[in-house]
Amino acid sequence: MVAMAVSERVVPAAARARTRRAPLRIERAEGARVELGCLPRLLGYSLRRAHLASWRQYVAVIGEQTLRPGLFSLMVLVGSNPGIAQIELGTHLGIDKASIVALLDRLEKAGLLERCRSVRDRRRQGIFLTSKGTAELETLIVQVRALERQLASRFTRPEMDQLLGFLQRLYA
Amino acid sequence: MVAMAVSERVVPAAARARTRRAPLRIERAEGARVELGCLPRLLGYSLRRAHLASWRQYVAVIGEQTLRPGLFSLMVLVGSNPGIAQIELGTHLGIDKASIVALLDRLEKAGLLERCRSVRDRRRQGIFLTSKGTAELETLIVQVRALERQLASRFTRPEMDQLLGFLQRLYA
DNA sequence: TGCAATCATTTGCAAGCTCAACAATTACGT
DNA sequence: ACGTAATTGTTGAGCTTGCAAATGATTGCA
Repeated sequence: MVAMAVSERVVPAAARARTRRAPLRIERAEGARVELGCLPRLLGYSLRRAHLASWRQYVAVIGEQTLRPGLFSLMVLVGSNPGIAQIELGTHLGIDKASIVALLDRLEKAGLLERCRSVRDRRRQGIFLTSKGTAELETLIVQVRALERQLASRFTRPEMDQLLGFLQRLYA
Repeated sequence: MVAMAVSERVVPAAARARTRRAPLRIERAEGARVELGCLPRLLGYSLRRAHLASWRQYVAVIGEQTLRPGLFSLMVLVGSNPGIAQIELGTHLGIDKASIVALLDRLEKAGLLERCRSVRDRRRQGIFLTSKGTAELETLIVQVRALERQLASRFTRPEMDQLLGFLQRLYA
């Protein structure tokens, strides 16, 4: 293999300086096909890429300045559970309570929701959508549904159900 | 529904101040079950949570100070394609070329790989693993395989293949 | 030769996430 | 009832990952 390599050998300065020989560097062919190795069979890799793809499609379709995916799911959760505690949001979104604080700050500053100190347990703060938040969420849900239909178009209905079930097995 | 609400009503100061009535705030029951709404049927939400779960398991098992998932897949790609160009890395990892630069800087500083200016096209820099990088990658691959077996244990073999195929449809 | 495209880099920025420390409040064991 | 532990929310520092725009060097092409 080494003998067959007619390409130029490119040895970096650092390697030349060292006494022990460095691995041989043989220049890659111009249009050589990229070998993915074990990557496609790694769940982590596929999950990462699929997640990134759906994230980017969301940003491309829904827009830059509106609510990002994370904020959107938070709003949905608050909408379905008025008065929910911040810690519950954290557990069901799978993120730390410290992260929740920053997200809520932004949404509250935008006038989309409000925090109300609980009377029964004064540590708690229930989260409620404002009327503005409710309206915004409704229009957003319409857009997201359209986006989801677009993603779902690559699957039959039973395939989609199966995929969602598989993913749920991973995070539940 | 409003009439039935015997719980304390908690109205924030901001809402009281305004003339037009704000949405009624009724305190949530203590141990009320959280309603996920449409979230579990949203691919974006499930992908995000599954990805996060696999990420955290990686960090928990493989460790904090070794290569993160992103750097790992980059190393695999370099290992399978010695001399690969940075832009090829970007396209096959699904990230920007500007991000690649920073990742490579860290790996090069750690002595795991090297950049070699191409002779044929002096714009290009081929990426090669060092011997240290090759060794590190090999031990890492063993760990990752064990981790993947752990994740895969929740699926039958055909299910796993199906899941990987579904994900590929999303990002390919 | 001159102009456009490509590859790598730099800089600046923002989103998310984590961790550790902290205050206020509540729960619990004895 | 009292003291200790646990819970809820907050703050701040820090890290990783990602993008966009501008730049320089090089190559390809007309």
